[in-house]
Amino acid sequence: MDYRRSYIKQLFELAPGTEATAFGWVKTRRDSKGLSFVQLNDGSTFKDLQVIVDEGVVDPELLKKVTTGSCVAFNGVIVESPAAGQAVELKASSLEIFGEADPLTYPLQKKGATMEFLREKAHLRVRGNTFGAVFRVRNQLSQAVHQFFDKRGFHNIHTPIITASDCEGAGAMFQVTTALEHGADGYKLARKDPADDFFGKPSYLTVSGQLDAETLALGMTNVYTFGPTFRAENSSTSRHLAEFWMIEPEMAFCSLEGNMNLAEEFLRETIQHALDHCGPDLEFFNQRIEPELLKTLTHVVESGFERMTYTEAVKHLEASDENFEYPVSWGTDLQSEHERWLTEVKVGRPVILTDYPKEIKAFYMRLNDDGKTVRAMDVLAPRIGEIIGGSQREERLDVLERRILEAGLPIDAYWWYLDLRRFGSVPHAGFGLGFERLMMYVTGMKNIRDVIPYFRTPGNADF
RNA sequence: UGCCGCUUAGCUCAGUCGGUAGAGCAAGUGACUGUUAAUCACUGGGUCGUAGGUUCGAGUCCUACAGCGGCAGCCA
Repeated sequence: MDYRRSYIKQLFELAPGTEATAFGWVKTRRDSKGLSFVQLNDGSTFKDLQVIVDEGVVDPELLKKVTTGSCVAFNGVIVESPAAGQAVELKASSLEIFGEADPLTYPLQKKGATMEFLREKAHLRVRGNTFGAVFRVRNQLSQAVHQFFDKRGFHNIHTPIITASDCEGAGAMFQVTTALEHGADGYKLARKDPADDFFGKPSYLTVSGQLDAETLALGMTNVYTFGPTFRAENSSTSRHLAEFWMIEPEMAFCSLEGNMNLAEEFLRETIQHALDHCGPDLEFFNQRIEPELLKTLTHVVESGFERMTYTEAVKHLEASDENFEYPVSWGTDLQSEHERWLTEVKVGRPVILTDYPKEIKAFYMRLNDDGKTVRAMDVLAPRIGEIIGGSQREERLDVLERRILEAGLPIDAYWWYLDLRRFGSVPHAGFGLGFERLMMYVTGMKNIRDVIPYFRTPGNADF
């Protein structure tokens, strides 16, 4: 056995009459008088290979072991299919069983299961239509991300996953420590002083690579990170994970306008890549998961994003007849219901909001001349809400120092971040994009736990 | 973390007024010369989430806990 053999995807391309061997996992077997039909899939493509087993070709006792979930190989000949449903099929001449799957105990059945049930069987759900398609799209989108940035001369950089700077300010963090010992009677403090801990001070899993990415951008011009990110928020919603993958470009010599252009190009180009490379998978999502999917994806690729300032958005919201649960007024943060209304009702496509009040945004965002707003942007998309958050960064040392102090943050901890403004500072900008949010948008999947192989949420770290 | 909902067969769910449980699908067996979420017939399958409480009697009413889900906040 060797990895160099044909995938089922390739068998579909073979001319009728060609001898071939198909390896894969059985979706179903249907018996009829005189012949059996086996649906075989190896994850290489959405479509199953239909294998025809004429009566008497293989030992009936062996054929009985070809059940849903079993792993087998069929040797045979590719033939044109006499029935509708597939152009070609494999006419079997021999069968090898690699691993049986007892139908009495195999947890998955050939007919539909709920997403909630499949989450409990996350180690096996990839064998079904939905999750095979999800992870093929995930792969293609991941490739598209790197291609997108590579084409534009961005350098892929790897920022640390463990960080000792507790100054990132983007939500609750997971502490990394060797100061605790875990025994039968629970946790025990082995070292009391943080100075005695592994890194000599408190350390955490990263909540963002942005600050590190900024240091790389101020020297390599255009860079991006694409890696795991951790938030210890106790948030249990369909769009939050404790561990997720984030894409963070950072660009020197760049304003908020350039940042918006990149964000828009990014979404359009990666979605186009999925449309080009995941046709059958997206077709499936369109049929079974989200009926408007292909329409909206095509629409996004073809039309520009709407851009409006926070101030304009508040005016639109105040002028609408909608009965919002939370009132809107200038200076308050927009609620989910407001963001949804803007992108779904008011605009009907993705919208980029800019220039938020400084009080509701992070300290590092560049202060506008009005002294009240900052050069922030949020990209909102129908169905999923906020998909990108970014800003032009404050490059002026005195302004940045003032904003750190105003925010009540420990200015000493930012010595290296402030050094960027002391030595060779330049206007720069960047954004963060949750990869799983993009996945939700492209696949139409309703829950973020279903677009990552193994999800991490409060109370759940199985598999 | 707050609010709401759910928990009954392998899965998805019914279960009336409180009187010891039912369907579809799945699975097993058989039938059918081309099925494609195959079809048809038959068969087996249950400590009703856990622990208390009310009651002659609890799947059903009450309390607590657990798990899951939805929404909100936080954000990506």
